[in-house]
Amino acid sequence: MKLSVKVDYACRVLARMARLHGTDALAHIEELARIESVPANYLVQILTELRNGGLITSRRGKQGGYALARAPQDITLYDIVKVIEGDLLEINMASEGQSGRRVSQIWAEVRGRLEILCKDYTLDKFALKPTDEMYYI
Amino acid sequence: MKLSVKVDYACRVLARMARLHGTDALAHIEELARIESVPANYLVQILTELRNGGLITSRRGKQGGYALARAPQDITLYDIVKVIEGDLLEINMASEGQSGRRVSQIWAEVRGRLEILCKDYTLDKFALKPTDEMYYI
DNA sequence: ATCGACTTTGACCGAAAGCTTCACGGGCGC
DNA sequence: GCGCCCGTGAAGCTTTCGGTCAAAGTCGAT
Repeated sequence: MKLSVKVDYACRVLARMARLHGTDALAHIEELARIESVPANYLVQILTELRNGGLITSRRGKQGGYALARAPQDITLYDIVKVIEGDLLEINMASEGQSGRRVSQIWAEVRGRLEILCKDYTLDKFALKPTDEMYYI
Repeated sequence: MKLSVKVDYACRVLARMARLHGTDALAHIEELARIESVPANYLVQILTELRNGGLITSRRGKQGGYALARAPQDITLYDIVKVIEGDLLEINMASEGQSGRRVSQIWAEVRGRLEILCKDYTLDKFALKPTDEMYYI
């Protein structure tokens, strides 16, 4: 159960774009790739998925670029993972074996609680500088 | 971020063994494989890992078999994942790019909360029949 | 002692997923 | 029309995962 690099990239890039929110500046692929250390060619695909997922908007041509589709405080970690990975904690359906159903049920409950947890983390929190003042609630 | 089949198998098998806890019966590989629909040859590896992780004990020879190393209520979902996967929610260290550190920090916090959450699910809960009386807390 | 059942270990392999790169098509502003 | 930047799809490489196989080690029963 490891966090994919793709999600990591997406979070970093969105964090960068969150800082640009409010201004009318657009983010450019090359710039994002350089600042956040993401392979540009890979980033294109990620941005496309984020756009199809409704998290960002794009504009083509000269003076084109990317921007958040809505305010940073309206975009959660849950949204990001949902768009990129499709599912937080994908569970093996089928539920085979004598204990299959019960195990699936428990994991589904864990997923539910994890989703609620992830919805607490909005994108504006990503724009802040790292602190060690963060504790578990 | 999908739950591996391996963890699923481990949970199912441990659930089965939890039901045997208290009796002096031992679980056998072929029996476990059949009842929980896990490939026997694969199950061998999983049981070995669980034993090395201290969750179960084994006894060789005729009338050998496997049993839980401690009471079901002392084995949590967290323990299982830790032994099998090594880490709940493995995070990409390195923290590259301008937002890398901050993103890593947030995910680390999510992991911490997820760990706490998983420690609530003990193995004795796995032995119960599936119910729909379970709600999120 | 020896036989047989079971565990233990390690090597191996095919398939799938993940990460990355390349090449080319398409819209927008000047 | 030209340059710039986004858009799309496909192909390659690497790693992980799920599963198999073979051979050796261990112990209990007889």
